[in-house]
Amino acid sequence: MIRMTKQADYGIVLLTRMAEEPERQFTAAALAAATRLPAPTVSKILKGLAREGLLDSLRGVKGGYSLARAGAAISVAEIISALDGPIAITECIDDTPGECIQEPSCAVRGNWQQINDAIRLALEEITLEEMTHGLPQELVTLGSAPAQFEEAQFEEAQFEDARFERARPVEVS
Amino acid sequence: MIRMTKQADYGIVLLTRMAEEPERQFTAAALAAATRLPAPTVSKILKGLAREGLLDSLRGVKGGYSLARAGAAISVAEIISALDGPIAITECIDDTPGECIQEPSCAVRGNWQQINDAIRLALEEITLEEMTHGLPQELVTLGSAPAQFEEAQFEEAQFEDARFERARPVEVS
DNA sequence: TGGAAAAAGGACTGATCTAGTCCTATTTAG
DNA sequence: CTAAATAGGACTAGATCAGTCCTTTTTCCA
Repeated sequence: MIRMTKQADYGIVLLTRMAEEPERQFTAAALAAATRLPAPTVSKILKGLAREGLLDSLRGVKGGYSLARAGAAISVAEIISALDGPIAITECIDDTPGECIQEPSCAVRGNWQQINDAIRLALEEITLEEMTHGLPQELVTLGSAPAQFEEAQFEEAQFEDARFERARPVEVS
Repeated sequence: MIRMTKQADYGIVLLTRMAEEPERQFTAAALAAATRLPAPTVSKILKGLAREGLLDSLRGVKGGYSLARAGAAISVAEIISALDGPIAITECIDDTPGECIQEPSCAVRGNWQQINDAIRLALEEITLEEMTHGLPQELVTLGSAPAQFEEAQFEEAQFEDARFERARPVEVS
């Protein structure tokens, strides 16, 4: 299979959640609660997204993260690249020369480039905004989920939506 | 990055080599020599491709592997699926239910499906035949490569082409 | 009929990479 | 000055993959 790392998977989940309230500033803890992903991991991913310019960050007591751009201007390809490095199905594509002994005479290289471009283009065409348009009616029916809201004092609890209950592992074959 | 395993990478290299002589039957050792990939690994991959129906195999002294279909009828997607399992960028796509706790209410699932389909379609459109059309003029100039043909008694030596000198590692981000 | 050559199948190991945690430093509001 | 937040990086355990090796089965041929 072609596999994507969980970092990228989680990153897309987190950004999708943020894109639902594009103006809002989220703390790492609030996002972890909203998505039910492990807080340290969420923190790590948000750091990475901020470093790559997809998120704006504010330090200090009233700090947090917010989208650096509108959801329509962020592609899935960008998110994956930011967290997992450049989109390159083979190392010889990943412009690290010297890896492949026969690089100058590698006839397959052009083909890999083609395959890689096809995948990259497909991912570039999917925007974060489109990711938020998923089954909105489901959101309503989710109200019937187990009402375990004892952590309701949490600022984030009202946004707790089970849609992100557990981010699924990540493979693309 | 989105990463493909070396198995799939090597598999594509091997099949591309075979597609250049579609009628020929290759032994695992001959293909390993032609592509300069480690023989046991080549053997392992060929077994897998035969098991999945992409190759026909013959046992015995005059045995070997040959393409089960014309190169134009084999897509890159098929090869990857055969060696690495179904093309699924996330586990929840890989129809193994129960993995994702919130599966029935996962709004992101539909989006992953979309992303996955985009990648799968891109890979299905590339045929093995197209892979063989890579830079044929390069083949000629390769004659100037180091003429270390002391293993020329090997049946395969005449086909030894440096194009496959070393299959590059494999990542798709 | 026996030996050699080849595929089939599976067990095993070492290395790599990832997920996840944790600790410390820095920033900033109040 | 303190608390809450991000920034950065070190570290560990687990999973996965690449690669090797061994045994069995099949088949040609002398």
